[in-house]
Amino acid sequence: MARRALNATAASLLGFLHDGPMTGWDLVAAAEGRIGDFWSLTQSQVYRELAAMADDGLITAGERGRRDRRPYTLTPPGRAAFAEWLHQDPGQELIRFPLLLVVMFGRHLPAGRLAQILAGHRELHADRLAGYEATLAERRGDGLDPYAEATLTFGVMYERTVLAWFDALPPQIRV
Amino acid sequence: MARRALNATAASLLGFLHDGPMTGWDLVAAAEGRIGDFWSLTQSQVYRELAAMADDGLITAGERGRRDRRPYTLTPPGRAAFAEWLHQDPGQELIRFPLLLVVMFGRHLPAGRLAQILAGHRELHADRLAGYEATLAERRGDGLDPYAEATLTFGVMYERTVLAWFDALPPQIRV
DNA sequence: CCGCACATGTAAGACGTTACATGATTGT
DNA sequence: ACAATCATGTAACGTCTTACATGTGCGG
Repeated sequence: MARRALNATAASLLGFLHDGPMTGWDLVAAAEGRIGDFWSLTQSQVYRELAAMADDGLITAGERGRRDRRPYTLTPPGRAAFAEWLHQDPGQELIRFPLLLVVMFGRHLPAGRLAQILAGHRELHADRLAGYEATLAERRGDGLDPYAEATLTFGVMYERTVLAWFDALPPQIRV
Repeated sequence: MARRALNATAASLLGFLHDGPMTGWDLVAAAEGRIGDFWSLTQSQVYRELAAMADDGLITAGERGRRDRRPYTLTPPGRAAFAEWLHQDPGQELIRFPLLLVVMFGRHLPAGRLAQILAGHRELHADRLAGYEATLAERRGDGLDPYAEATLTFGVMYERTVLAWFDALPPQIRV
């Protein structure tokens, strides 16, 4: 029951639980779909945080349903903890971009290899951009609230920038 | 001496050591200055990785100098391990952007508070952009190799995009 | 001679990843 | 009957953060 400060991952789960009781499985899917593009988490973490939060009284585990589904419900203390977390100034973003490390040390790579790596990643980002744009086109109109739309827009703008960066690389690096 | 696979942090240290022996302190400064914008690490990690790599024979610790400075030197196996790491396809970038979480759950915040948070972060990013641009202007010309310049350019483009995103947010969110 | 920056390191705990174990239900 | 997917959970390990402990040498 001793309350430790919420981490962002746990807080996000509480955020989703504002829409009603959900199981760990559902939360994993929700997180992946709705915040996965800028906040990674794993199934393992979700079950751990849920157990910890149930322990702290922020949520309560319901009866197991079919297939052992166990819904968690937000409690008033959970609501309060979420509100407190949300009010804090969010920290800076953390970016860990291995490709940029490789670029930085690119002079240690034989000619062509860096270009090859860059080409592969460019394609990957092009695919992600296409995915975001499709989602945006599809969901704008029906149930996409402006907050979710803002985060999606960030994804679109980010991926476009990454592509523009690839395309603006000097020939020395691109070849 | 048992060789485990290099992680990106350790590999980066080896990368820096290609330019000559350096101490942990120097490496922390080098990492912060040269890759810190897209690969975070702490002093604590650096000393740990150095100890582990010395153990594995990838680097050798030199004599302690004044103020206990202890230079580490790259060994041939270290060079090989670095080359091997660099050849792999780098993984995807990891972005953890707490501000976007707050935006996503923005409907749970009272009017004005989100705008306030956004304004603070916008300023922060404007400062970072100014810093990158100053560095680029200052160092372009003298000893800035195209690889380092490419990573800096990424920083500039990224920050500009973030600013553009702030400025394109719909009024419902910005107020 | 005193304060600050330099410099190395340890400890403890939080967080994250990967792999595995187990079983239920659905659809074919 | 069988495979695929749903669903929960544990174990082990790796990584990251924060704080602390300890001492050195430079500059005023």
